[in-house]
Amino acid sequence: MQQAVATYLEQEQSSIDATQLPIDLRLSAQASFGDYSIPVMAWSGKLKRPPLKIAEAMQTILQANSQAVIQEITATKPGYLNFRLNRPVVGQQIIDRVLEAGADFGQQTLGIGTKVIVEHTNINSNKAAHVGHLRNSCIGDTVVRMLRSQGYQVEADNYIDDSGVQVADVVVGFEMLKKGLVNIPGGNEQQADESFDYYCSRVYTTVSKIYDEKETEQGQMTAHLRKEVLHAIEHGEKSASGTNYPVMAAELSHKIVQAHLKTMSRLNISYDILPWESAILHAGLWQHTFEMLKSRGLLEKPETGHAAGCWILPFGDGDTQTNEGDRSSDKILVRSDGTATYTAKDIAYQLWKFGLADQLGVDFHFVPWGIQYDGRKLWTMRTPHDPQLQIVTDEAPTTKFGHAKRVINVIDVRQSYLQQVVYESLRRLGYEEQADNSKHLAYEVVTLSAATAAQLGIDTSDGREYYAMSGRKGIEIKADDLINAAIARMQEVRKQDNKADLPPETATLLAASAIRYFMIRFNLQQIITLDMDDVLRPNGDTGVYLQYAYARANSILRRLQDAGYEIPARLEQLPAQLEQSEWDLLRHIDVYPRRLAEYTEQLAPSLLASYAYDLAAHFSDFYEHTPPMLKETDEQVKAFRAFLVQATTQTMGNVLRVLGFKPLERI
RNA sequence: GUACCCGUAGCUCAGUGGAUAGAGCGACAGAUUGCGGAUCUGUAGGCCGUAGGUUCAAAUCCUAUCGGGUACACCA
Repeated sequence: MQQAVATYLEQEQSSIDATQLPIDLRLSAQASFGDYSIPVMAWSGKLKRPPLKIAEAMQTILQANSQAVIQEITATKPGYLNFRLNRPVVGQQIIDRVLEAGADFGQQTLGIGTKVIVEHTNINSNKAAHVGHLRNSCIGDTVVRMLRSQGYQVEADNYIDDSGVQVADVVVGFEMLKKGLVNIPGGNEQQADESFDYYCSRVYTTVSKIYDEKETEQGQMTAHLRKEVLHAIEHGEKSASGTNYPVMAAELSHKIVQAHLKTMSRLNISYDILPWESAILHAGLWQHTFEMLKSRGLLEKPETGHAAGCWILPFGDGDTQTNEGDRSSDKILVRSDGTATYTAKDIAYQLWKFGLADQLGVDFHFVPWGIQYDGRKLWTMRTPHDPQLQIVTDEAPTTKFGHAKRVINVIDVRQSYLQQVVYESLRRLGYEEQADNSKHLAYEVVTLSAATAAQLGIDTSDGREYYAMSGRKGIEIKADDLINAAIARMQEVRKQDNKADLPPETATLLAASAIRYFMIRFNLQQIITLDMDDVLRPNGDTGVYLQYAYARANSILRRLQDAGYEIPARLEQLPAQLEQSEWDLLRHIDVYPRRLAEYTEQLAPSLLASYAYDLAAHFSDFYEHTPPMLKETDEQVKAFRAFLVQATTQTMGNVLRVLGFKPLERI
């Protein structure tokens, strides 16, 4: 093509440099134009010639040097150069390439040697996960898989915020229960059919409600207790009353984390390591970070004003008048009582991710937490003085975790400002490169549709289109409830068709596919309005549709085999004419590696979901518009289609695995 | 107040400056002598929030404006 451009410029005796003429090769907008097209309208101004004339001249030049893969070249208004490929020749190349690569079709080597940390899930360890957390973990896990497909060495971090206010609230709740100071709606004890995280959710919402009643005696007492608990947790001390709050908080967090991991495993989500906020505190990483920030003169401690007695990071232009009164974009890192805020600890954690904690002389020990459902070993952090280290036999080298080149934090968009504070802190500490390699992958929140909110008993009389969730207020759909509802829905569909129940494992995998797909199909800036009927739908643009298409393709191959048909060892030659649906499917298979690479680069799981849907739709189209292969009498056609279905199952299977589905060969 | 995000079919959403703006759901009408109907085909449905501008070309870029949301907490 570049040669042809040069020939053309010579022919026109133009002094223009060929590099100024963009060769924008793209798929044709319509099949009637061709397979690929290049618009040359942009060349018109530089060459001072009408675009159609340019296209026609290029057509003549290219035709003179045409290659076997190109069947036809045309020029059309207002100035497109169109190429129609020799479909049988190109189709054969595509199929050969896919089947030769097999499970590696789509895999790239670009990322080899680069370590990337993806932090996701990060649910406060004080309550059950809800559907908002699922958006986070589904995006995060898909990004992990996408990056791995490009060869990156990816570490999935599930950071546990076990020393913040939220955990303290539940500890407060248990303490008040023990003293008989509170009644929890639904029962003070954990119910027989209730998991621990659900129980804690009830305790948490009850305590939050009391805490909000600031004027009441109980409200003030709760606030006071919370402060005491928080302080005790941070410093690892028993309280004045003798209760060991740190141990209570740790036990609570561990049990909740187990529950979260179990929930996530139902969606095929696993992790490499659990970094604990408490470990960052107790190993002294925050203290060292704090000292470094102070010694570089980056912190201030105002004597007066709203932040009197706190250590703040100056950030912004001072106080501003807002609708809610005076606000300041300065960030408080250490509260007036000496405890660190979440952001403070997050700065320390971000340093650790890049291996910068080594320079501070802080080290962690890494020991196994357990083997996950998928066989992947999950590791956890321990501080150097942890007595349990003495009984550990399997310890990883300290360089196994952290020490990343790039860090991607999957966190909702409401925390953009705080993420900026973290990255800016790294920059001010002189870690420019690390700041540049820190990426906040921000996504919008999940809200509930009016219909779904009403089903939960929320007052929707104000007529709004959607309602925000709130874990504190208990306005939410819990993750496990959604998964259970999806499993039940898959079985209902079977019943409606008078078919036998699905094996439980199949129903679970279908439900997981439906939910994962729903959670990533929207672009990240879009608020998801979750509607129960919509998310559980088994047809149309859904994860179930993808699984169904994949199962059906596999079914065809099974039926061919059962009928005694042996697919030839080699695909000799394709039929002279391909059906449009066959060609569309082939072309879509062909672009998979490029699309996967592109979407990974953009960190855009929604685009990969869309690709997978289109692939399934093209297969369905092919399936519906070609006669059954079982009865095909033309051996050449039969062999080609058998190969085409094989290439489809291979590509579908590959993309479904990147999406975190377990592909179902039959449903 | 300042900053960021969203606004496209009745609903939920795609759309990377390029040819006639697409898909799913819903509505209506069809397809199973035939490999899995959780499928497919067709019909109806659009001043791409509004107004300017840049460009050969704008849903896409710029400016203004309207509507909705979020952040600027000693919560995270």
